[in-house]
Amino acid sequence: MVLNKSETPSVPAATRARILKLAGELGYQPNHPARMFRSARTMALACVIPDITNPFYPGLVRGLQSIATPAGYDVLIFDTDGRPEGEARAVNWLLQGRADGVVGTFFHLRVPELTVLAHQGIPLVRLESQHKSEGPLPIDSVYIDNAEAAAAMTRFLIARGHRRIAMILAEFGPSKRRALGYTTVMREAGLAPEFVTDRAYSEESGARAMHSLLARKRDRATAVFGASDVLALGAMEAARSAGLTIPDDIAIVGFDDIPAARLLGLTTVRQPEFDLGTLAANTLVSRLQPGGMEHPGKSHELKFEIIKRSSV
Amino acid sequence: MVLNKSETPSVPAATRARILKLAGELGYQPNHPARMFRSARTMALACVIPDITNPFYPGLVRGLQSIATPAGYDVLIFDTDGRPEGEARAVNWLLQGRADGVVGTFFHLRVPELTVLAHQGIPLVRLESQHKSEGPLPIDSVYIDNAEAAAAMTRFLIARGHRRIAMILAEFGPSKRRALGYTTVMREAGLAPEFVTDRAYSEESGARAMHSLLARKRDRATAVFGASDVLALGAMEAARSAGLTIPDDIAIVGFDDIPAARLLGLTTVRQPEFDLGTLAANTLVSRLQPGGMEHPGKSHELKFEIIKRSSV
DNA sequence: CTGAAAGCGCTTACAG
DNA sequence: CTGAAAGCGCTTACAG
Repeated sequence: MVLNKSETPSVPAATRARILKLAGELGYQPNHPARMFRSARTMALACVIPDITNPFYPGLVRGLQSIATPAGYDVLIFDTDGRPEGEARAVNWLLQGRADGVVGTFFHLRVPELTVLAHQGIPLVRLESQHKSEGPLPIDSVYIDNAEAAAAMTRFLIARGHRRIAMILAEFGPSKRRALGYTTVMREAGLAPEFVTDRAYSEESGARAMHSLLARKRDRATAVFGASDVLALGAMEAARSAGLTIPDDIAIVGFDDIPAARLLGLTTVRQPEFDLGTLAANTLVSRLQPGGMEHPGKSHELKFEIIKRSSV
Repeated sequence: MVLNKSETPSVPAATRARILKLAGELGYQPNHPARMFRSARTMALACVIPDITNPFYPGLVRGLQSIATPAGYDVLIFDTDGRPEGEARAVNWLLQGRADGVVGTFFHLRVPELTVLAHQGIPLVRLESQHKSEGPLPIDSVYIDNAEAAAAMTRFLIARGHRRIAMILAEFGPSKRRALGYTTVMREAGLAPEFVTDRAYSEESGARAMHSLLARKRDRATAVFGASDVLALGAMEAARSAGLTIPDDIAIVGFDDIPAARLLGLTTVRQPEFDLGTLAANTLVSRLQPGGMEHPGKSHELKFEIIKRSSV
C-alpha cells in the first residue's frame, strides 16, 4: 500500500517512512509482470498501424507516448502492412490480453469484426477518415473530415486555374473519402474527374500511377492530386524523371503533410498527427478509468489545414 | 502441454485431438499476462531510441519486428529524446521487468551504467558507431564503421575538387566518430577541418549551423558535410533560402540515407538500418535461448555504402 | 499416459 | 493500525 499510493491514511507517517527506507536500502523494484497479472492490467497501449515507416505514423506515436508515458502506459507497435491478414492477426493478438487499449487504423476490418475487442473489455480508438456513428460500445474514433479536406484542396486547384485535375488513389484506406470530396467539387465545377488507382500508399505506386497519367498525350492533366503525400512524392519523382518541371509543366498536391513534404515544397493537406495521437491516448486513458467503459462511443473531429507550397 | 507444444510425445494423438477440439469450441485464449508472469518472460523486446520521428529509426524498428514477431516477441518503443534523463528512465523501466531484451541507442550512458541490465539477466544490443571491446557480459553491439564511412565521404568530396569542406555536428551521439574520420582525411590531404556544432540531430540545428557557415564571407566552404541526413537537409534548406544553388554554389552531403535523402538528391552514407534491426533482433533472440547468456559479448560490423546523388 | 498439486509475486479483503 | 491469507491463470515437477 505504501509503495503504490502516495497517501495512505491508515498507515502512520513513521511506519510509512520505515517501509520506504527499507525498500530503498534493499533496492526493491516491484515485479511488473506480477502486477500486470494480478491487477489484470498490462499497462500497455497498442498502436496498430499499416507501417511505421510511413512518415505519417511516427508523429502519431509520439503523440500517443506523450500522454501514455506520464499515465504509466507503455506503447506497443503492431504493423499490419494494411492487409486483411495483418489486421486479423492484430485483433487475435489483442484478444490474448497484450494491451489494455488500442489505437488503430483498420482498412479492412469493420465494426462487426472489431466488437470482439469491446466484448473483452478492450477499448478501441479508430483513426478514421470521416465521422462515425456513435454506438453503445466503447469504440471511439478520431478523424479529420477527409472528404471536406480533399474538396478544399480541389477547390484550391480550380481557383488556381486548373481544369484537368487527376487523382492518384490507393486501393484501400482513406482514398475513398478523399476521392469523394474531389469528385464532388469537380462535378460541381462541371469538370470531369479522372482517377488512377494503384495498390498501396507507396512511392512506387505513386510513380507508376504518374507514368500511366503521362502516357496520355491528349488532354493531359495539368494538376495531379495524390491521395497521400507518399503517393504525391512518388508522382513528383516520376514527373521530374520524365523531364517535366513542377509546377510549370504540372502541379502536384498531396495529403498528410509528412516532414518530407515541406522539404520538397509539396502543397498538401495537413493532418495534425501529433494531436490525433494525444486525443486518442487521452480517450483510451479515460476509458480505462473506473466506469470509463460505460459511456457510449464518440467520434472526435480535428481540423485540417491546406498548406500552400511551391508545387502548385 | 498440448496447447503450448507442437509435439507432445507423452500424449497420445487421440487425447491431443480431443483437447484441441474442446479448446477450439470454447474459444480458449491463453491469458498472456499469466504466462508472462509464470514463465518470467515478457515476450517483449524493447527498442530504446532517441526519437521515432527521426526517419532513420522506423526502418530499424521494421527490421526488429521482422525477426521478433515470428519468434513470438512484441516490440516496445521507448524514446529517450537523446537526453541523459531519458536514458536513465529507460534503464529504470527495463529493471522493472518490462522486456526480456533491449536494442538501444545510448548517447550518454556507458557500460558501467548499463551492466545493471546484464546483472538482471536482460541482454542488450547497442547500436554503436564503432567496434566495441567484447567483455564477458551479455552486452553485444552492431555498428557500421562511422569513422571510416565519414573518411570515405570526405575523400569523395576531395576527389570532386573540393578543398574548403566544413562539417556540421550535433553535440552527442555518433557525431564524434564521424568527425574523426573527416578530420583524419582532411589532415592527410593538408586541408583544414572546420566544424560547426549545434545541439541536436534536427533540421533546425542543421539550418542554424548552415547560417553561421554562410555568414563567413571570406573563404566560405564549397562543400558541407552534415553528420546526419536530418542535419544535411536542414542545411540544404538554409542554403536555398539564402539564394544558393545546390550543387553549383555549394555541395551538401549527409549520413544515414533516410527516405527523404533520395527524394532530395542528397549524396549520403547509407546505413543498412533494416539489417541492423534484424541482426540486433537475432542476437537478442539467441541470447534468450537456454544458455544464450553465457557466451561473451560480440561486436558485429555491417557495411556502409556511399550513395552519390545530385547534391555534389 | 493423465490427474492433482505447488508456486510464481503481487493485490486486496479480512481478522485481530 | 498491522499481520496473515486467499487467489489471479498459468507452468512444471510429481504421483499414481
